[in-house]
Amino acid sequence: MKYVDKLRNSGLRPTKQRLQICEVLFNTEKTYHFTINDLALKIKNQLNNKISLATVYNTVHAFEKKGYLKQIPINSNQTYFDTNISDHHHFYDLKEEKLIDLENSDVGPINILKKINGKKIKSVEVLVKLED
Amino acid sequence: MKYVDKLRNSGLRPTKQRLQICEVLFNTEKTYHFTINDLALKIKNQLNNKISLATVYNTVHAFEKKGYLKQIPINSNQTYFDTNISDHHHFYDLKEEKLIDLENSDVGPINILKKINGKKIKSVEVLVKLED
DNA sequence: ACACTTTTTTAGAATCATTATAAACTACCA
DNA sequence: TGGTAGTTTATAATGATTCTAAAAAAGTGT
Repeated sequence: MKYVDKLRNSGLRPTKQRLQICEVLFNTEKTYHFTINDLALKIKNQLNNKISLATVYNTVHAFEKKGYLKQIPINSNQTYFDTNISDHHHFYDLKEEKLIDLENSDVGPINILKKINGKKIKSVEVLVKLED
Repeated sequence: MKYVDKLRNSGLRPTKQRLQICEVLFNTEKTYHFTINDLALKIKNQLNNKISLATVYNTVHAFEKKGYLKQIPINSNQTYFDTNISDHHHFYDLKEEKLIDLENSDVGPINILKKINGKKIKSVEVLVKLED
């Protein structure tokens, strides 16, 4: 999808800064995990161009809300995001403090038997912690 | 287990404050979820007695490290803990911002097929997000 | 009980991710 | 081209967590 459309769908106008953020986020061979700080650094290095943190936060959150990015549920002082928005899970290597993708097929079907009245399941996320 | 032993096993001496924290954490009919702030308030109300935040943080972290409390992997500005240390999972009601226990038997077996060289699985945690 | 050392508690300061603000800037549309 | 509404930015504010250093409590040996 064109970056312009991703932005518009997320309720954002396609400005220069936002398009640059899109470049860094989506113009990659592989998907990746990042924190806002990681991303701001990547932008600075990759584009030789500083974008204010506020703009990075805004854009990332808009994408997350729309589903073009996923937040990874993990306890850390920083919030981790994933450019891989397919249905998948994560290993978390406690020692290295690194996330590793786990494809859905690596986990097998998960069957939530309990139902909550009037609520429906939006997502099922698995975090597998690894130690040595 | 006696509070004194829980504390000693966690590398802490049984002081008055720590024993009071134990009362609030473990002397309950049901298990519960809490943030540090929740706990500090509960202590103040339940024991009519203020314990400094630093002490609460220290004690909770020591228990968490030893496994007498669990951290719940969820993205929030605050860290959530659980006094239920049995193997179980959570619903997270996005609207109410509330956690609900999911017994292991409510989820069914989870089979992690992918292996990482030299690492072993420490825990498998499932977070099921709920919407209306 | 006493003197002495070590650990703990505490209030407040420091840190750091995130969010809010408000002024300067830019995109969009008539 | 002008005007309005949306953006960017640096900076300030917020708020959870961690750090600090001095006072208090607990442990130890006599």
